[in-house]
Amino acid sequence: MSSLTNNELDAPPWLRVESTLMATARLIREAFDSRLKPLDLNLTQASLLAYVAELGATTQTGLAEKMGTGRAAMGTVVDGLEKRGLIERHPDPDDRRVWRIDITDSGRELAARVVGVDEVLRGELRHGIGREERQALSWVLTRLQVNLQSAINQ
Amino acid sequence: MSSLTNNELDAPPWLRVESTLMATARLIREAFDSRLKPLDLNLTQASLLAYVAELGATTQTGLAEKMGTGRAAMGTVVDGLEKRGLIERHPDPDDRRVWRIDITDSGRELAARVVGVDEVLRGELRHGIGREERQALSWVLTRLQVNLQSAINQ
DNA sequence: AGTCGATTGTATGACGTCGTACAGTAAGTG
DNA sequence: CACTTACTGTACGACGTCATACAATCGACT
Repeated sequence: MSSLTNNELDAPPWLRVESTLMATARLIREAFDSRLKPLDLNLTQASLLAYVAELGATTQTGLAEKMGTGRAAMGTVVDGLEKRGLIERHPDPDDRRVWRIDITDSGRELAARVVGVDEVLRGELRHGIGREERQALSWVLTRLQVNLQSAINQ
Repeated sequence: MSSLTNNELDAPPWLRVESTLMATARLIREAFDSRLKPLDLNLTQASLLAYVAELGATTQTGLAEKMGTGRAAMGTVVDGLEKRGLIERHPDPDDRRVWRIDITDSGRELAARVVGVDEVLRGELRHGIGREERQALSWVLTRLQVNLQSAINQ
């Protein structure tokens, strides 16, 4: 409680919780990037690799929607991982527009290490935060997303 | 576009809360940007303007630290707002390295409208989220930031 | 068959931010 | 005083993401 009021004191009245949230998001990206650096991956690439490892062959648009990014950006990320031989583009027999993104053996191996890094880091991030607090966080965030969506669509 | 919210359901086990948080941060930026568009400002510029309006003359480094961005990026934002006559750079009599960023009359006028937009939007964002839930969110975020920091410094 | 709207992936240009390096200045130390 | 260290703001290049426009393709409808 005291750290909250601390935050409340020196922050201006606008953008208070929201700016805290965005700062936290920045730190998340920074922390994951630093831990993934030994694997020569950033958070976006690692997420993509993990998604492909889990879901199997998928289209780029599907991946983009899952990860909340645009199709164009997704294309460049796929390019990079494909050049490194971690994933492959296979033509879809039923739809000649799309590529089916699939993981290679070396990609699968790297994905396993990504999962390891992820588990370790998320364990550290849980320090001092109880299970119900994490659930509450998740609930509020989801609710906030709903409100944000309706604020945007209008 | 409509559903980043069923993220929770079909998301793989990695990056779950974290990716929700980052998606929320993206939406926050998107929502504020869309509401600020009539003022021809984005969230970064509006925050800077509001900070300057509240805190008075400050150095760019101080602003950068408050807003969690780098000094170089801050310089370009200041450039833009200065060109539009919303803020001014005054030399500091005691330190010839620094600029004291101060707000102009038209800047103050625009800052007031920014505050209005902010209040309206944040009111909408509170729908269905109680006060203690917001406080809990803030607390968990702050705690998370601490963990993230120590994860990064190491 | 043919046509039209919708969708996929890509190319392109733009934007915002970052990291690094740098010159100018300040503050502390001998 | 000289010298060193620390700090401020800027210039520059790089990266990641976005929006738009586009060709290729699909699906539905006539």
